[in-house]
Amino acid sequence: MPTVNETNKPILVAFADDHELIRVTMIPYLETNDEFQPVKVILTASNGVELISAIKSSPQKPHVCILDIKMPEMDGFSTVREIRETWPNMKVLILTAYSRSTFIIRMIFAGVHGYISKNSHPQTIREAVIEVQRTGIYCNDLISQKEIRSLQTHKEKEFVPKLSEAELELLKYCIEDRTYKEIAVLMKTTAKSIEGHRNKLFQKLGAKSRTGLVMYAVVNGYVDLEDHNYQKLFKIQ
Amino acid sequence: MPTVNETNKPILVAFADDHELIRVTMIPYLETNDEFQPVKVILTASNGVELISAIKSSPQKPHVCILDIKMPEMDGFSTVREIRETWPNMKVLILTAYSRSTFIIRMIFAGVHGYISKNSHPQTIREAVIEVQRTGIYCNDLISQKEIRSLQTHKEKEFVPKLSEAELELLKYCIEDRTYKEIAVLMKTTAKSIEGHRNKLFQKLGAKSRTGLVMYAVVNGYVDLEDHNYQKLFKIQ
DNA sequence: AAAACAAGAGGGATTAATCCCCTAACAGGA
DNA sequence: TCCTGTTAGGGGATTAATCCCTCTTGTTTT
Repeated sequence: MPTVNETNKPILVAFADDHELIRVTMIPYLETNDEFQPVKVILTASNGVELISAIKSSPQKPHVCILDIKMPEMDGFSTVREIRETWPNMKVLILTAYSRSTFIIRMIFAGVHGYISKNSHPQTIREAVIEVQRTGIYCNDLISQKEIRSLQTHKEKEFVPKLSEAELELLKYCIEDRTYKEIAVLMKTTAKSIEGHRNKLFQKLGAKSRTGLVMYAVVNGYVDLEDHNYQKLFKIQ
Repeated sequence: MPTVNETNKPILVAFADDHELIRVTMIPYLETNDEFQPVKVILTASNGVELISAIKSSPQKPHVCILDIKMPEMDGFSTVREIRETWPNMKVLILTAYSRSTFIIRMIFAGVHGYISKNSHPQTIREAVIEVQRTGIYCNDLISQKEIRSLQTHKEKEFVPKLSEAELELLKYCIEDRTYKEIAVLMKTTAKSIEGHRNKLFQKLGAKSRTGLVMYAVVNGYVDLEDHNYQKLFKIQ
């Protein structure tokens, strides 16, 4: 299955991360030549959408993509899916600060070949690139083969509830300091319908109260804590 | 006021970040010798507590400390305060992925000399080190001199509400999917007292409902989204 | 075509959350 | 000492949140 590279031909890497600091400083470590297997970074991008269009317009296709999970557009998940569908032989490595099991599981279902923490030595990432290109998978303490096998016998929706459009919209409104009556107006519907969707969310997400919904939304990346207007809670300026 | 280093004597830097990737890859960029002013990283640590004990046991003291904001113990804030009190001439630069104004403001009040986003080029951080050692302050789009001056005419508590022990404890329980009655049992008090503290929190934080309290706790780093047991919301395993 | 299912909405009941007013204890300042 | 403020509570009222049951109207399954 995996496209094995001939030794001494470089593994071509594409690298997406929203922090320029990481993008720039990582390259020399990935391209270190202390082994017989060279690695070359042929393109970088600051998010998944950029990465995909860069790959599309590049005559040279990368063998391995390294990407971060950028919140909250879930770029990571949809980017992985798109890469796996468009270029089935391309390998995908996730390099991120998030170690939440929910993200790891969703990434496995999206089809990644490895998941690495930013709390690793840069050399480890280089090794992961080589390993994933050689064997088609990179395992570590975050993703072990056992876990992957146990996940493959299940369906994604057992782990990752599929939310309807209305449920998703309500979930996003739930984090705002408003009553359901107010949210109903914003969603152009009645408080009773909101109740229905909320009950469905309770059931699907295993929450008992609105607090549970809010924390679900936050923990699973439906909220961008960096640019959300919750900063208005401070009366700055 | 600032201790100016003689040219060609290296600026000594201590560097704390919870990701090994950043620690390792940054060093060569900080130590680049493309200018007349050399910079030398004399110690690194993975969090603020480690950093301070490393400085204490080091015969050579750094001129500049670079640190991340590690959540949720607020290490960043207390680390900065401790450094500023123990070594008043030492400069402190924050290097972080968080650009929330609440964090920036709290860091200014804690006494930092500069605040840099991880979405900067590594060369910028080297420049910031040199600038902060030369002038005592590093300004950019996140911290401008105008903002600092406007902040200096105010008191911290106008921006950053001071919470009592009970209020802080309640705030942390608020993010859990429990009723106030249950929280009262956990806090070994009555539901009526909880009500009192909650009302005080509403007033201090400008929230209208528990949802507002939950979001305040999340946005301001009272919750560690990485290791909190809110992952139990998934029925994994 | 019948059955099962999902989304949207209402009625009515119960519990939790929020609000307002009030007291006692206690600490710190003028 | 008196005043003031804070903390921890209680009583009782109101509104919001949650629950349970029903009833459409489509859609999907069988």
